[in-house]
Amino acid sequence: MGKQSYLHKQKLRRGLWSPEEDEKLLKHIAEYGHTSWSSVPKLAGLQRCGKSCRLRWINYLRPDLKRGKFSQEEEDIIIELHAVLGNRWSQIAAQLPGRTDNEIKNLWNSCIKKKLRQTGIDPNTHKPLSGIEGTEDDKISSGSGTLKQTELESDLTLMQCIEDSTTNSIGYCSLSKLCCSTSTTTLSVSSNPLLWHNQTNRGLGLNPELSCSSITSATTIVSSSIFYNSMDLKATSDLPYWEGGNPNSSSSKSSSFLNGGLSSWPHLTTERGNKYLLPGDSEEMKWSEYLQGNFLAPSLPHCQSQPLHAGDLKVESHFELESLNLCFQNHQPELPQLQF
DNA sequence: AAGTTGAGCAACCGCGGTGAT
DNA sequence: TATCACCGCGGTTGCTCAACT
Repeated sequence: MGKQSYLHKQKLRRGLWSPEEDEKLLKHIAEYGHTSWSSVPKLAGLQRCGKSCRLRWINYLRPDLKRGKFSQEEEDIIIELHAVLGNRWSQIAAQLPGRTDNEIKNLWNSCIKKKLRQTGIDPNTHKPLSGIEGTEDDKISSGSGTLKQTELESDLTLMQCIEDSTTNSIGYCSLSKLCCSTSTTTLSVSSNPLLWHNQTNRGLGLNPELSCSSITSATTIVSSSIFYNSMDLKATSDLPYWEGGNPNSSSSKSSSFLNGGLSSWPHLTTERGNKYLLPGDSEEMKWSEYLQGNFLAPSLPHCQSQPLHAGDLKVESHFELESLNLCFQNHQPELPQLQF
């Protein structure tokens, strides 16, 4: 039912398109457009099915197509988006002007998958292939930049960070099972707002420059201003409370980024990060809408301008973070370290 | 030079969704 | 409500060509 009858295709041409066919199709669309693909072949004088015409137009003839190799930046975007969207090639393509879903899919299957595997990342889950547990290496302290986390009852297992040593400095890290059931957890933050250590290429990155690219699942997830700009961390109705220091003040506890802003904090509730809810909203928005820029961030001026700075972070309420993949850019060397 | 292999790419296939009747 | 036609998407196939043996 509802499917195109392929019985008729015996009469139709298949396979590669000839330049003459391309020309006919181009000419027809330039003149009449393509309001109905099913009628295009007949009107254009082509022995093709409408579907084939549509595909040829979308993947090859469209004037806005960007030909040529993908740049490193485009590849990075694809990886980030794939972590969030999975194999939704058309949604990924929507973020890359001039690129088609087919092109991106081919690139993914032929190149990117391989590259990720070579760097120890499972291209399906965007998690480390080996499922490495955190080691003492993860706990290296620099002295000047240390986070102490108390009352974290469950383990923070950090998994792997792979830093691309190229100029693009793209890196990934994943963490899982960050749980805290206590009412208050304090994180002491060093004077350096960047809480990243990358010795042995492992560590947890909490960095204003980071862009968190995916959350594969979460029951309740911590939010913090450091991730606010990327809007990628998910807060649920069971919001934890984070208090960050004011970068413009020596007081470590002034001006909590959530002060007064909690009500307008977006509630991001569903698994796999595909949808989110704004507080008080009943309608869900899709990630694609967010990514296409249809989402307007709530007004949180003091949040947006507050990366994590020296002082304490207080975490109240239970939170649990299961499996978070981070992708960062603009890596900066000599970052202080995080200790658990 | 001939055969083999693998990467890259273009196109096809089939399914699900949607709107019209 | 059921059926049909069509569209769009994602998975898959198959072709071409360059590199390698």
